[in-house]
Amino acid sequence: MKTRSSKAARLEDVARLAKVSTATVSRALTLPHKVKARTLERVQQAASTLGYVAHGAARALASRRTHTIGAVVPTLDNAIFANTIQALQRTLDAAGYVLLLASHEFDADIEARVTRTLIERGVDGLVLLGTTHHPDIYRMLESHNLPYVLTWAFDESGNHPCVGFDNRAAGLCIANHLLDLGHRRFTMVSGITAHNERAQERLAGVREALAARGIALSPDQVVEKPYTHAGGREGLRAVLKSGDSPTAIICGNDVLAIGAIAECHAQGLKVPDDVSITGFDDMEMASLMTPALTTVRFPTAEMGVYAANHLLARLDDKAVELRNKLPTELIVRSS
Amino acid sequence: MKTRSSKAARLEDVARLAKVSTATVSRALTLPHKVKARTLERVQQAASTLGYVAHGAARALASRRTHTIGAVVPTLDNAIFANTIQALQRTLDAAGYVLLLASHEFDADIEARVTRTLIERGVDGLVLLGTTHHPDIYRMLESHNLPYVLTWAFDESGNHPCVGFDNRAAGLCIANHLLDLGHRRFTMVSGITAHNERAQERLAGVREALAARGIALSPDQVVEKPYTHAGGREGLRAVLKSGDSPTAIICGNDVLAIGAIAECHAQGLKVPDDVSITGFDDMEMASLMTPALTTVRFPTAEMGVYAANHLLARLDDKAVELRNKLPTELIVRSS
DNA sequence: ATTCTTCGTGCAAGCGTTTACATCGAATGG
DNA sequence: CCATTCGATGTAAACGCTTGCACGAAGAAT
Repeated sequence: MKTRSSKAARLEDVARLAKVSTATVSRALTLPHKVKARTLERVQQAASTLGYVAHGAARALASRRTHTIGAVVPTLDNAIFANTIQALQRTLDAAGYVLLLASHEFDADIEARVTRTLIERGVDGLVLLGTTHHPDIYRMLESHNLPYVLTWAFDESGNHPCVGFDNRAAGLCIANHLLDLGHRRFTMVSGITAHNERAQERLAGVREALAARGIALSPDQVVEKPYTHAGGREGLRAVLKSGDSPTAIICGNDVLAIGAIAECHAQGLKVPDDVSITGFDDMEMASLMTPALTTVRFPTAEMGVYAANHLLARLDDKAVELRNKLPTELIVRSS
Repeated sequence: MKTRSSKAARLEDVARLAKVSTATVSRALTLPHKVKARTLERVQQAASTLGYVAHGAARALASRRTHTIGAVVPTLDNAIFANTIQALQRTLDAAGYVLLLASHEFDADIEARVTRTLIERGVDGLVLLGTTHHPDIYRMLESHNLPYVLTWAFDESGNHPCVGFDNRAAGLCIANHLLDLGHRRFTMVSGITAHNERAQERLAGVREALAARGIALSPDQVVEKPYTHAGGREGLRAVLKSGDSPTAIICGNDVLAIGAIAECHAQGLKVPDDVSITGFDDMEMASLMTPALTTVRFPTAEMGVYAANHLLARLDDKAVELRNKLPTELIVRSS
């Protein structure tokens, strides 16, 4: 029941108590098979009675490894990226790595800033979302020789390791589905397309599908809103105000779609009787809604797993394929 | 356009280029007012041309500060704690601190483990959720002399700094509301109460309110499920199977309630005509549902702000109040 | 027995910063 | 004009750990 002198135990304290050198303690704690069983036991005993917790900074400084992977995502506000992050984190955790998370609220400068702080913190690798990024980011990645991987989009240029899917194809797919259902009057409530190739591609895919049937989207048939529930509601109000009454509203993701449906209810519009609404993503909530949401499922969790494994492999100096394009799937429900 | 020799620039490199000592560079970068304007400029110029990024571990080792706050939450799976985390993170960010996040999926051992890794990583302070924690956790906090604060629950014992609200009062409140509406047959779909005083207290509050009107909850009128949508659905099925048909189902949080409502729809039950359903939390989705969810609003964001400010103040050696109990509010909607 | 490995351990040199202390020139006051 | 103070900078000692290298003991091979 000794009243310890307030300071936390260091490696040296453990070494003294276990009657070995600090080197041995260090090895015992990180490479247990490198020390004799008897010594190992003594060290563990000592560490535990002292309540020893390693000093990560010192360890990182000496070993040049932090066992940390950073991820920079647009937002943590809603569930959009939750699956990917969750999968990423689980996979890394299983390999003894920790995930360091940062968000930038769709602001390119903030993204550069937080990416820098992640690098400062010494992440061993980085997961980025999308393909368009501040040049400083690519510059820092290069000068630090940092392994990284892009997700949620497929980099056609082939310059970057990535795991993603075809956003344009997803747009095509949902638009064709609606066309096949007989819809002819469309509006798209897109996410903000600036600096966001995912949003751009989905819109482009939709346009392409419609164009193939001779339908064009005029500027006021595309409204851009932030990826929030509120955005979806505003989007729907904007559509109503514009006068032309589409039979189908293609939303840029499920969050927008959920907001739009809520606003429909508020306005007394029946979905899908008065208007059909679709999303992208197939987040869990999509199937729980009434009406259940028709959407395109993205391989969110798979991307997280793949991104993690990709980085882990590279940190282990194993060969890995540079790019991976995963499939999407149309989920037809009742909206 | 020099092809740098792969290694990242260090303080020394910047110093050489700016023709000053490393000490001056260090000061220029962290305490700009301590150096002459001309020198400062030279240093910044040099740092920028070299693309210098500070080595956080070295910095942390030397300064014994990481400017990092850790938070350990039960889960990141859904939006339950999202508001609190978001608020926490914003407030810390504004003060130049970074949030390090970890989750334990409601497992006490994992919680101890991840808490340890946060401490290893040198967090300057820690945010914990709830009052019941592994003894090792409190032990480590103490031996490292680490500032911390508990959230989402109010520690009546007065032993720990905390910011929370009265979960029992919330339970009382919603139950009384339903009683006033004339309900007499209840079932509670609670979260898992083991090691979770928040869930326990809510249940206790409900029991207390019912008891005051002479109603008791038999064991099969309380079903415990994980805080997931699936849990809510299962909970509702369990209720139906049990035979007694309550007129009101009190769910342990909004996630359970949303799942339960979805299952009602699937089973052809009308909410609230056939059965009333309530939640706790008032997450955003609650107001977007059809029917909109009756629930108790928790001060989620406020807790995050308070927790952050509490820790920041202590790290600044300022005096702070130890505990803070925030109000909850009954939100009556249509479910 | 002698030599060659192998294994377990200790020694000590970093890892890239921060920061107390020393230094030195210039500004201030008497 | 000298003494004093002050502000800007440099010097060098930590910070707590990892790891290459050296060393002795013990087992394997000859």
